[in-house]
Amino acid sequence: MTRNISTVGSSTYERIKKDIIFGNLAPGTKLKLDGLKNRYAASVSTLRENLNRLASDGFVEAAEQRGFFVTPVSQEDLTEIANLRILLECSALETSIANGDADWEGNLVAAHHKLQIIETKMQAGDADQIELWKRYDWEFHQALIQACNSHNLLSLHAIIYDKYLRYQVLVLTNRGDEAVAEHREMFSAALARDPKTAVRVLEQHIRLGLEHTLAAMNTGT
Amino acid sequence: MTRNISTVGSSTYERIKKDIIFGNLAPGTKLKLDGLKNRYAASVSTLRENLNRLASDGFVEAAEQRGFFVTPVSQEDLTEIANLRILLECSALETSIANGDADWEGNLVAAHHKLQIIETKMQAGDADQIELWKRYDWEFHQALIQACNSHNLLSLHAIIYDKYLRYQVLVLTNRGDEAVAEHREMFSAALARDPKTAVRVLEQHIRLGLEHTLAAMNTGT
DNA sequence: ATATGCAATAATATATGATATTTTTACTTT
DNA sequence: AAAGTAAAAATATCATATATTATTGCATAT
Repeated sequence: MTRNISTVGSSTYERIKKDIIFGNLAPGTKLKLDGLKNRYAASVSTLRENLNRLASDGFVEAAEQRGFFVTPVSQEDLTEIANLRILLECSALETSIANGDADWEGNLVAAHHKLQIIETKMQAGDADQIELWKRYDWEFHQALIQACNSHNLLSLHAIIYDKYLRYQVLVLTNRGDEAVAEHREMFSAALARDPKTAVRVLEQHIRLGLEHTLAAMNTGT
Repeated sequence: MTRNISTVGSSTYERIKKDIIFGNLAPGTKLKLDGLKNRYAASVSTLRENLNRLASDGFVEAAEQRGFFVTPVSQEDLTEIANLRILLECSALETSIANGDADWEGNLVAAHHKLQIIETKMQAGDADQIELWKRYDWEFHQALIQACNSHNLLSLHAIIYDKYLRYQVLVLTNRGDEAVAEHREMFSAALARDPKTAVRVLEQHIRLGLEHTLAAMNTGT
């Protein structure tokens, strides 16, 4: 929600959140204050403040009188998250295509270009770029909907995207070529101001990703 | 998100939130820790925890190094909130009507009945029941979408509903008869398992409410 | 062995006071 | 009226203290 780069507390927030999304703090883990104190070099008060924020966002669960836990994962939860992402992102995409100006287009072209570069590398077998790929994927999807004219919608979407991302990281398998093609289709449709196609492809993009991840969760556990 | 009735801290959270929604803490107000300490009889640590949660929810704004403020209001923000409510609530309503079982129906009948009672009283001029009316309105709208099978969607909706409610309270004028009729229509359509009608009426219900509130904001300021 | 109950331990929730840093306010000078 | 500066207020962060609540381990009874 707020972009705080400076303050100590907010950087702790970002670090814990990142550790949850990228699985360094596994789902269900008990978050003992004492342990976190060492790990993040922050005081209990600061930690509790940030854990409360994360609890509001849904990355952490605050149990009555028993402290904090990393929010567990489940196939049902993932399905809910994916459906919410479809709902929010498709709606935003439609509006964004209708309203986007030259700035929006320029930003989108740049974002897609960067994503394409990294995707080409990964298709060539360069697998250790995942971290960077995730970032460019995010920037591309964000660029698409940036002109939707709703701060509220954008910030809800950002959180849902991150929750979805956690599941992707969890199973650590990518769909590869298919997804690359979908990105290109969305990109073209957006520039061509064809909301119908763009939204259709986006919905499929997420739905296929969901199925892919659900399948991977089944074999995994 | 979490339903904590017991703990001291969580009750503080609820109280501050309520004060913001019902205008006892006006939009834009600086929330000085020292002042809040007296008002809510809680320590700084506890207060900061809850202000952080409220900031995540969007009821409070956390300014870099300058403390907390009640989130300001604006016509643009209200429009965004209303559109989001339409998006979330209509989607949930459709699914809920498709999935609702006997429990869902029973609960819905009860909620509508209670709402009707209070609405009849208010139409007869009993204006000081507003607080109760708001509660029953919430319970009715919640009952409608309860069977949507998505905890994530329900909790997002709850927050958006509250943000919308703040604007309604802000202008303190109700649409009266019109809204009563819309409630009845939604209720019948839901029981008749007619999602199309239900969704259409709900969207109009919110859209008319938005226009009503926007108009009132114009004359007010 | 399994279950029950209780004491010991650990962890949380909350409060208080202390410090460094940053904002805001008030005052002085130009 | 504008600009600059000193004083006061407020925030962010931490360390520490206490009461309450959970958890664990062990002894006793079934």
